[in-house]
Amino acid sequence: MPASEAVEQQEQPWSRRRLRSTNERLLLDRLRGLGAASRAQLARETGLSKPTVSSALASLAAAGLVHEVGTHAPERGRTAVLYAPDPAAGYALGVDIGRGWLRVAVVDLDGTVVARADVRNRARASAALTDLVVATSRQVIVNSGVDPAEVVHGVVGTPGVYDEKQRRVRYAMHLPGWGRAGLVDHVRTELGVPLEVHNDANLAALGEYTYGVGAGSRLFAYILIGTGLGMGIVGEGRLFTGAHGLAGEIGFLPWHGRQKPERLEDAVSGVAVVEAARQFGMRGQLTAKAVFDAARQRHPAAVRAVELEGERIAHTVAAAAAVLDPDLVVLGGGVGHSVDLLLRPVREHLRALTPLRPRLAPSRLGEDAVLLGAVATALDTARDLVFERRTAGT
Amino acid sequence: MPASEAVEQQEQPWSRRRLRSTNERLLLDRLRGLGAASRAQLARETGLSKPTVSSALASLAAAGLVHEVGTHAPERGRTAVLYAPDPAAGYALGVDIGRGWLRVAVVDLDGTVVARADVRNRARASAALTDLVVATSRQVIVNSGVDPAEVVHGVVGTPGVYDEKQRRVRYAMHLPGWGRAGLVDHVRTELGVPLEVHNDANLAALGEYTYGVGAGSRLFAYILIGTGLGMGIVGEGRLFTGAHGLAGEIGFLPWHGRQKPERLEDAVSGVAVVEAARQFGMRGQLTAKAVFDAARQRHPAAVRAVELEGERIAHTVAAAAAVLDPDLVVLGGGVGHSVDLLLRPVREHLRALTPLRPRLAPSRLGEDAVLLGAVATALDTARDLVFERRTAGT
DNA sequence: GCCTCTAGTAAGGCTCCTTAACTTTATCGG
DNA sequence: CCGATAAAGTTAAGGAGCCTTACTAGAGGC
Repeated sequence: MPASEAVEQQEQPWSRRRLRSTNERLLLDRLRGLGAASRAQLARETGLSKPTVSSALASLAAAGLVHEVGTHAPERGRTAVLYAPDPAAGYALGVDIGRGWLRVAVVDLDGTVVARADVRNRARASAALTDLVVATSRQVIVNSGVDPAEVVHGVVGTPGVYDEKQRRVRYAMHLPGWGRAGLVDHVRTELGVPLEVHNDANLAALGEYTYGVGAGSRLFAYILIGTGLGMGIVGEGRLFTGAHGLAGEIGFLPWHGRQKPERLEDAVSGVAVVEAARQFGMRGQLTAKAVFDAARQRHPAAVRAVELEGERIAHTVAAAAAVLDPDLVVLGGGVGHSVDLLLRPVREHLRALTPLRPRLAPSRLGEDAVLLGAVATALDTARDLVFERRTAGT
Repeated sequence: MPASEAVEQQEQPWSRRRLRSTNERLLLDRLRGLGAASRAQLARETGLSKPTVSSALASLAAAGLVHEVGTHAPERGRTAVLYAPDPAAGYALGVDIGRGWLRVAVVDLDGTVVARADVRNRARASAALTDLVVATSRQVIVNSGVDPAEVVHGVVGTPGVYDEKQRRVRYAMHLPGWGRAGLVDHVRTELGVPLEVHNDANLAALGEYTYGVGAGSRLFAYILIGTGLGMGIVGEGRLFTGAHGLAGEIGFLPWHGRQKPERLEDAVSGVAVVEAARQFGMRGQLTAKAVFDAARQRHPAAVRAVELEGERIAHTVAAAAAVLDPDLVVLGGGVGHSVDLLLRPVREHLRALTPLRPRLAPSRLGEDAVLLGAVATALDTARDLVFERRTAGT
């Protein structure tokens, strides 16, 4: 999925202007990594000369992208003036449209959340849902106290896959009406913010990579177990989306169930846990959460249902491990706080299934993974945008 | 797996020297894509000015990387002098160490094969194998008439995975002795050529991408069915190797066989076809090739064995499709000329297994896929090396 | 023969980087 | 308190590489 058009790289020749720009970018990125640094320090680390660093940093400061942020007294010698990126040079919007909850956050360029809202999603029609998304986002932007024009980019997470050509979300079975064409365009124009749409599992994976347990992994898979089943794959910090953006749609993995071959998604999702528990003899109004709670109390049928769920997930992990060779697999999603119950059975079944055993970990971000992933993705683009427009004038 | 150390990018600052270098590289790459072009044409296409193109091209010519190659008379106006990369500026070596055959080729920078040898691999011990590889490679280089010092890089394809730290090939069960430490180092020093070692399925995938049916694919998987079972994954022209170089080791996919869960590799490899045929009632000295030949003659047991093999491969493809979302899956390997027999059953079973059905195609390169992949990979590095040493002086 | 169109060269200027020397400001040791 | 030392940062000079403009060279068309 291409980013906003504004960032699109036109294949410029390598003129001097581009050289300058590249060096400024180098300094800005280094500064983000370091938090704050003096000009002399930057010169040492980048290999650029001190005068060059001074002048480039002056340009960046004039454009409002960096600012003085304090001083540092070295062992001896003159005190250094420290520079840091200005977090207020732009803002990004993250939205997580889930079946149960709608979550919205505005972050500054440092990635600090300046405003956030979590509201129940009771919308059962497309109009209601888009209205809710627009209203909540507007409200969050207002609450943040940020000039709406400074929110330069947004990312929306949703089940399914966004089809650029048909301008609609596909395969989002659990959000009634959300598959209609033009809905995203409607939200975009209403908010006046450039929007990208990404799969929720993919964003959760990016969130877990940026802020969570996936940090530093060379290649990891995030398995989102909830109303649906999805997997996000992150390699070297970038999302792996496949040829049509369907990579990680492990709901389609072949799975030989007890009776007949069926879709894996039907066997692993939350509904399946309930169904299994009922088959094993549980009675009453059941939800996935109820089954996990019962298992925690050692209710025999619930324990068996959880065990079965673990076996199914192990199958998924084994397939992903053989094909992808990740160094880490993260379990997360609506099963959320129940992941601890699943880890042991998954590990056990995995031992029987395959000699490849990637590290297995529960999500650190829990329910926030998708939102934080959306925010991290939006931030990436927002930083580019803010840097690009630096010359163009406001 | 990192390339040769010489190519390693030290994070240089963006000085003017680097700018010059980048522009020369830009021109050289463009020239490779075009085959031959005039300076005016290059100026138009790259956006660089005519004087810049002229001077950069003069440097490249002085370094022996490009040369005049003819003239072109436009509709009207002065005839243009055409420049093209000099294929003789360096050479690359490709080696395919298979269980049955050892193949070696030397190519020039255009990718044209200047010498090649295919010899039976009867070695059954590590010393014999390394000797064979060294002797054959030397012979091919001699036959090519190329100064050995001009062979700047080589790539070796083998089953298994090369472990940089332990300096040995792992998981190469079908090559006796080949797993010993230091063997590759021995070959490297004997030949005096920098060598990389890659998995054969991975190289076959790259070969099929560069010269075969995978050309232009955004993401495709090459399934190598032979003595073993492997898969190579190529996305956007680059190999996808996973966190430890084990991506595509689909031999480890969980597979519920008729009796018990077993390793998929045992169920899909050539041996398995023979075994299945025997179970279905075939008698005598059987090889995989014999079974396929019999199936072509409509021998019932052989047909059923092929059918079963098709089902197993379909399972593999379905798993890869759900996890990776490729737009193309290529079947190739030792089953080689029998792929046509497998396509139909694979397609049929796939229909039952998953709604995701990537395009399925037989290998175009056949037995040459690994060698050509090795050559293509070596070429990539060789071009870099030749370009890098341009300034350093011979 | 002149015009036009394309390829290529020459000269001058601009941008931006580097080196080197210098200034400023701090600590340290007497 | 004062010079030595060290680090941060500035100023000045020089140079590398690119672009623009203006030119020459060669090949048809009218």
